[in-house]
Amino acid sequence: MEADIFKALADPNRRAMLERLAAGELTGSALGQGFAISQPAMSQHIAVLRGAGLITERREGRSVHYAVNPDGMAPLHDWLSRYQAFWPERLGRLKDFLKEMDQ
Amino acid sequence: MEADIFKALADPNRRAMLERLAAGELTGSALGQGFAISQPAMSQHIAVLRGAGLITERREGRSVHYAVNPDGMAPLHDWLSRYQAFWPERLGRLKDFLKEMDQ
DNA sequence: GCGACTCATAAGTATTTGCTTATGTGTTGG
DNA sequence: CCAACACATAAGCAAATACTTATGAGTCGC
Repeated sequence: MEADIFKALADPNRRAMLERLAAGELTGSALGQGFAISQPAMSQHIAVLRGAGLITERREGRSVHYAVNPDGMAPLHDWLSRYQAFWPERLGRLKDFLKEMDQ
Repeated sequence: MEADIFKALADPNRRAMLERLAAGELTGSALGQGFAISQPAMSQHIAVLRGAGLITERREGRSVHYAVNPDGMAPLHDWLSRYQAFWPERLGRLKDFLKEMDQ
């Protein structure tokens, strides 16, 4: 699962797609606007993002609305937090802050 | 650069290498222990991690000591922060906390 | 100096990945 | 109905990737 996320994010087109979705949900064809790849290629990228749990889909008639999955990046964040100890002081303090909030 | 980081982290062996380095710096041969791949393969993975700025190297005699680069993950963290708005409330508040600290 | 050691590089190969065109499945409007 | 639309799936292909063995380049102990 974690591996799926890293693999999904390794592709620049998929990251760009996520960024567009970050501005709000879009249908497949709307999302495809501005990308110089075919519709099937978009569909395949969407399948990868969905498989990684990064986006959700909502069927509406003959179109599908895609949106960023709020919890999708959580595993990535958790993974990244293991390296906070190496970050500069400023970011290191975040960890303590999180712990406080958990209590 | 950001792309290099995602690509570097897409490989499970490289992530495992980083995790081992997170416990402390290691020489190339020490890092290779426990991996079922050849020495050149390790060396190539190291080159990728170094190219992405995720690790640093320190020559000492005929061995090289590798360590996690403290600032290496910062671009990943910055990228991830763009999606904080989608995270659960608890994490969303982190953004505000960061802004406070910047003042 | 020489052989052993540590790591990097070269070259070749099998697998994976991202793309294409072609086609399938379901939906909508006339 | 049926033609246009929205998206998914199939199949094939070129490029990228991760690995291998062989070898190179520098360092150490004797």
